[in-house]
Amino acid sequence: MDVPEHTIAAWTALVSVSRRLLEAVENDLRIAGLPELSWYDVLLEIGREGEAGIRPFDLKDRLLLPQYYTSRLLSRLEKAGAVERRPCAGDGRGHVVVLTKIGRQLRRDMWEVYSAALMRLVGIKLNANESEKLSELLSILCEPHASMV
Amino acid sequence: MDVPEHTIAAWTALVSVSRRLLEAVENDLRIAGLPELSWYDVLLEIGREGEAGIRPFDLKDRLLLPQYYTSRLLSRLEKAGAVERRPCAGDGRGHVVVLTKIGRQLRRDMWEVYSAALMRLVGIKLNANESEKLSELLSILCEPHASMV
DNA sequence: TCCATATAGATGCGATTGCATTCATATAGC
DNA sequence: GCTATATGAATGCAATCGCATCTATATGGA
Repeated sequence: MDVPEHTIAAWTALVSVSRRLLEAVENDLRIAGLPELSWYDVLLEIGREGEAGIRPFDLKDRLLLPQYYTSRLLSRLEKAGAVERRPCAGDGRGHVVVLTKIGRQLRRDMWEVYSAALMRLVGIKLNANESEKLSELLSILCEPHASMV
Repeated sequence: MDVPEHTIAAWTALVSVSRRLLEAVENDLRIAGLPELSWYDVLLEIGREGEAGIRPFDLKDRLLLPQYYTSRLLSRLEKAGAVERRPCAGDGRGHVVVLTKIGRQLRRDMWEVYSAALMRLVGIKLNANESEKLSELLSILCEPHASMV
């Protein structure tokens, strides 16, 4: 298959830049003695539901994570005291996950480092127009392509 | 730290789109019974040096991979018969890695699947202008930021 | 009611990752 | 030549990933 130069260039840039930035963020978190980035999204998503909590299968659907990954990440969060698994009224198979005080604090601590990294790596480099243009171009890549009916 | 909306949007799009596309490519490779994407870059880079081969530390520098990762990936490639490690004339500490016939074939097989995925996921979605604009915006994120002298 | 199937979630196991360390050879300074 | 340090590369070990499977409860149909 013949792939045009500009496509390869865009793909390469996309993969390498996202990797580099992610590594930089993870590095900042590690230096600050904080857990890896994936914890943040989960803490945030769980926190959104407040006292009601969230079902693990909902969490995995929202964050597009594999089921086994979600299950084990929750175990680690639980072990760290950041979340609580409570039996689920109405469905004996599953449970509900709620953020603890420790979890809320951890989310705040992570955001301090995370947001600073975001500003340094993206915020001060792209102005509003550029950021929006980037978002727009990237969103095109998510659209399902026209089928060949 | 206060991060503007457009920065968060661009960052989120960058991370989620690159992840989604990478997963799609990896999935195609797996379905075709081929190894993971990281093998391709290494096979390509080694192949570039032809019979002369390449030193592992050069390989890691070019692909920005951790040393331990490179070492073990090469072991796996060797086990698969795709590369050969040869003693290095002039430096007894290291060696030189050369692509085998099997390795060259594997690279071709992977490219067939990889390139098709690239076209489907990127090639037919962004025209030349859009691809170039995307590359340009992403490249800004690589530039070292102005220091505050 | 009873069975077949579907869904929520956990887990065994082998492979991979990441950190730190180790081993071996090179190189510099004396 | 000899020691101290630097560099190339491998590896021990604990943690994590990915796949497939397993357990338990729910749900639909005969």
